[in-house]
Amino acid sequence: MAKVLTSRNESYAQWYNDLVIKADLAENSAVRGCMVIKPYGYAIWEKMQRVLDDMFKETGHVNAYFPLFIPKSFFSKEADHVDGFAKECAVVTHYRLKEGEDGKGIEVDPDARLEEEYIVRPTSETIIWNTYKNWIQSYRDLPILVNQWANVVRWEMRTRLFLRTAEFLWQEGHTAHATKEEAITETETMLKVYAKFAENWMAMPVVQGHKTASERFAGALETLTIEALMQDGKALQSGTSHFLGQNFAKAFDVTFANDKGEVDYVWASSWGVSTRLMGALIMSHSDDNGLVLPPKLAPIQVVIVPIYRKSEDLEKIDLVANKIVDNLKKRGISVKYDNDDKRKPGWKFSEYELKGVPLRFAIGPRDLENGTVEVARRDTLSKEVVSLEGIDAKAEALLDEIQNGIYNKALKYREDNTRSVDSYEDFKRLLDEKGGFFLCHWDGTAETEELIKKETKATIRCIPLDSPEEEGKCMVSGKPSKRRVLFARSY
RNA sequence: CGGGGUGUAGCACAGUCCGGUUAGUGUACCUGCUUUGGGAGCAGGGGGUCGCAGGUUCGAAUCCUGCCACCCCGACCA
Repeated sequence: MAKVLTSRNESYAQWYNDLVIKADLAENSAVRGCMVIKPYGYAIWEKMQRVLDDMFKETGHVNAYFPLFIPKSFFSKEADHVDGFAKECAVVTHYRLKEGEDGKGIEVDPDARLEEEYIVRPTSETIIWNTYKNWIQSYRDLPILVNQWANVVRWEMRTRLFLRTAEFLWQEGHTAHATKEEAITETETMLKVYAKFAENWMAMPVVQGHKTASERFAGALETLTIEALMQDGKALQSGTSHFLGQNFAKAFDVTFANDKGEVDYVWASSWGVSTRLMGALIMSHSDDNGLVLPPKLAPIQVVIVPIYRKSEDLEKIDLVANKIVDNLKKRGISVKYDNDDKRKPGWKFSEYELKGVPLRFAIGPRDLENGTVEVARRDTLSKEVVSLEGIDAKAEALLDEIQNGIYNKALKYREDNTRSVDSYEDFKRLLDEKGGFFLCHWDGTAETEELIKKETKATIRCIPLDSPEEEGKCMVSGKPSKRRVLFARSY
């Protein structure tokens, strides 16, 4: 087969970029740092959205929509928040254009300067809490469990398709609660939702945990995260859920009367996942032949390719294939019968492999004669000839098998590349040699964390929720530590 | 913002040092015939403000000046 992708060994970054473009997921646009998500890539994102949206609704949330623009003054109301985002904000300063002085082109009308500039939202806490102020008077108005599907803009210096773009799509949940405990429970609940989605749908194992103080969301008291390990040994933060305490309520003066008649500030959480999940999905399973998609998120789960010489042969194959299509659809399997005469079978095989279609059926003259179908699996690249009889049930079983198979493969990779290390020397050496996750003791100080980051580029991805208590010594300072934390280099 | 690099057909690139036929190759595209169980073969064809603006010259993709854009490495990145 003609090689269309740079191999992962040669350059993982180049492989990733090639794959995103060749599989028709996305491409760079005329706008610096902003991508065009192409129909095939968007179809995957839509599947993710649908599943997540259902999960949000099941946990009691409703959708709403808030403005793209945020008055500049809102931003400075929460000190940490403005510090965190100030350096990457796009700002709207004018509201009108006019014809250029020289009669050519068009320019910003200097007379149309806004009195107060608007920030294009990098996240919506401020505009939402300013709004919640008007919604909340009493504990009877709580909780508010709202989610928004939106685009946000963060003017990143260096961007990569899906992983870090100047504009990206996401959902952001913003909840308001009467008690601290309830807000914390919400934060934890949504982290579990993300973890479940990642593992059961994306087939991507994740480590759940707390961020350290220096890695927290700007304005949060606690940030929970799911961290996944990519094939090149780097970590990818795949979703976060924040306990915001009363910070935003205080900043926007959102108070309520509790059931005892006392006035208190409202407790908050916020949580989000973005199109970055597309990057996570790609890097978790794909290979040098292209994308490998988990069946549950694949826009096309089964593709059928006819092999024929004459149009009479194709007509016979059409009959068989259309019957398979009907039967698969009855089982809720999405199927495409590609009898496009303009492309040849070999081309189609490569194309669907590149696009990660989990199952491919090929039907040719031999199969017509024998009542068989050639079934090819994308995950293992194996092929077998099976009886046409019961092919739909077989497909359903195989899709399940692939879903589980790629999860287990990713889990095994993560287990093989997660190391408990006690000496800083070993840590540095193994980080360079192998990468991956490292479970190490840390003294809990920001200074040590910063030192390690400076010397190795590795950061504390999280303090895992399931990390057992264990007496140990910090691998750098030697000071006592009660549990291991998760280190990795990350995207 | 610092360091390095690149702009030539949809895409990938050669040609630039050392100025000179009609600007070339691969791929993609179009037509025809033969093909079709792993990205087919042959033949023919279309497609170019050589990043932009000036300058030098009989003559500029090539030399000079200015500008612009993009990429890589750093800095930045809840």
